[in-house]
Amino acid sequence: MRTNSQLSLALHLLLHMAEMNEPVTSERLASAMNTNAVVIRRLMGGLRERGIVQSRKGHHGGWTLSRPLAELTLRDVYLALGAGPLLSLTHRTQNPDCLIEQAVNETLDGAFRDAEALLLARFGEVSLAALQSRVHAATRGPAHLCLEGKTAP
Amino acid sequence: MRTNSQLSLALHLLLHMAEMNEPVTSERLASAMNTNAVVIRRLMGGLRERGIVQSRKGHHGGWTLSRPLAELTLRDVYLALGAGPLLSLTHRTQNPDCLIEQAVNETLDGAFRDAEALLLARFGEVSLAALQSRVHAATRGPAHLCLEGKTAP
DNA sequence: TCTCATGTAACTTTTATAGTTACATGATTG
DNA sequence: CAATCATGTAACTATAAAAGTTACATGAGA
Repeated sequence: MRTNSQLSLALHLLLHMAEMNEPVTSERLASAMNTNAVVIRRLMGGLRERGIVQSRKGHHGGWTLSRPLAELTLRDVYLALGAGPLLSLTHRTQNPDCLIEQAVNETLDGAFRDAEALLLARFGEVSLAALQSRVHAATRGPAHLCLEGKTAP
Repeated sequence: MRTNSQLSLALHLLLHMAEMNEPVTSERLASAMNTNAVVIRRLMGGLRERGIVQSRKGHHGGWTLSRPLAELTLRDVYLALGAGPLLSLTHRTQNPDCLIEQAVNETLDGAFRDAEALLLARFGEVSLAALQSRVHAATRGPAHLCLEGKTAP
């Protein structure tokens, strides 16, 4: 299931990839993020299924964005990562016949659904390009990259 | 940290306690909820600190509500259980110097805060008495209790 | 055909939560 | 006052989910 840190990680990766003009390997991304290449592949695999990124094998292979950042919102990424901690209410189902438990769970479900709907609406309004330009404005140029200092391709 | 199932459990317990006219022991509550007495005590301890319930030791001791359900909202219970899965964004802090990571985290924090604010507002409008009467309406009388069939005091 | 990189299964490590045991403390009752 | 009951809490174990690791099959280029 998606965790919030996965969402943060995915956005971080996508924004870094946008600064590159060639495919980036899982290995490089992993070392930049202080994690493992398989973790990157698992995460990116989900994004690929939703048409957000592409992968290529072999020499000069790696990951590339399949759309410009301007056509990608936080909502797209959030949804691509699957049902999250909001929707996953994980409420008790110990006594499913108990009317009290039913009423409690229905009420909580409704409120959490509303909150998630608001979250999605907010996310839908933020394109990754907006995030990127925010970073560029702060640096007056290309962002500081975690990839810097890592082994070049 | 609070999980959503803890919130569900706490509400479940409070509504059941409201049907009783005497203190209920952790032992009885635990057996009704198919869990352990210490788990109940840990949960209720937090609620006591926020003035929601009271405890009494010794003979005929146990837990009682310290206010009527009409003066208790879901918001009160939610807050009493401490910072939750929404606020606890648990975002990456692997590369705290990276401008991209900073921008991503700030943006996510803002959106999650908004969602939690909505959730709290919704919760603030629902008193436990409203939940209780909803249950009573369904049964045309006192609710089916998980406590039923458990050892009487 | 050799090398590089993804794709994936299977396993281990880590971490958070729930559950358990044990015992000290305080309140009530006889 | 003493026996009993119930909370309060520390310390430990068990369980489950997530992250990380290893190993190897597959496919693409050079």
